[in-house]
Amino acid sequence: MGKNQPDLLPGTLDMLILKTLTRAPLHGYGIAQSIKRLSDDVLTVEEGSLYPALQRLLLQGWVKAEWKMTDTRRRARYYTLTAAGRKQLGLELSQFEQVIGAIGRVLRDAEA
Amino acid sequence: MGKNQPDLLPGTLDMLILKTLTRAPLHGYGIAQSIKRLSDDVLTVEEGSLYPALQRLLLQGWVKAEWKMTDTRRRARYYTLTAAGRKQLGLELSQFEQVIGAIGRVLRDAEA
DNA sequence: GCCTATGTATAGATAATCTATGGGTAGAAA
DNA sequence: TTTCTACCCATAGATTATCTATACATAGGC
Repeated sequence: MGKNQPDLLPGTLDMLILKTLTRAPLHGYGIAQSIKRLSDDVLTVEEGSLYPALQRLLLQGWVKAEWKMTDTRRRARYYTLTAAGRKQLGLELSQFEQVIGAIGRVLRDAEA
Repeated sequence: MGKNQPDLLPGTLDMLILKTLTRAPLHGYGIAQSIKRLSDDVLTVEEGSLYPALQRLLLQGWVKAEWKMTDTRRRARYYTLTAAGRKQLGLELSQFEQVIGAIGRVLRDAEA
């Protein structure tokens, strides 16, 4: 069978993760749950997308990680947004809005 | 140097092409120009993205192609939207809006 | 003891895009 | 008549980002 529909829009995952971390530090699983819940189950972040993305963000210095215990008494890696990450988020947000606006103009057939 | 910024949002190209063809049949070059102009130069469709995309659309039966002469007296391949293509466009539009809405909710941090 | 939810992580496949390149014509300018 | 620019099509290969599938591990409820 297969779903034949992507779980999210390619190119938006890093932005979504960074945004999610502006509220509070979260572990990977929590980030995925948060995005899923806030999007009313429209966006699903698979593990195979999430953890590589978090590695990318760590490497870029946009988040930092720390092992802690969850309130359910399990080891988990908590990610925190860095200053550079906050700046990057701002950049990605403005680029995203610009592109979405441009797509909207094409879809609405705005004539010069 | 290099630009370090994508020319468009991955996953949206087919939709943009189909939408562009709802106005009138166009050749590849014309499609690219149209998208560029309507988006105020924000979206740029490279040939290496455009022609493979048109091949995909042909294979799916969403467009059909015909060689004609342009008003500048050159051979060009004109693409026309098929009924199936129109249906597909509707599908992609609604999915796109759903995903964009979901992303918007996450970015605005809508709490349940 | 088993099941479910919680948690991290990687390997490999897949898909879509970009870069780079090749070919070719019309018309204007030099 | 050569050269330049705009017009036109197309593909190979690299790159990037995502998904699928898998592996491992623990807490708590049944």
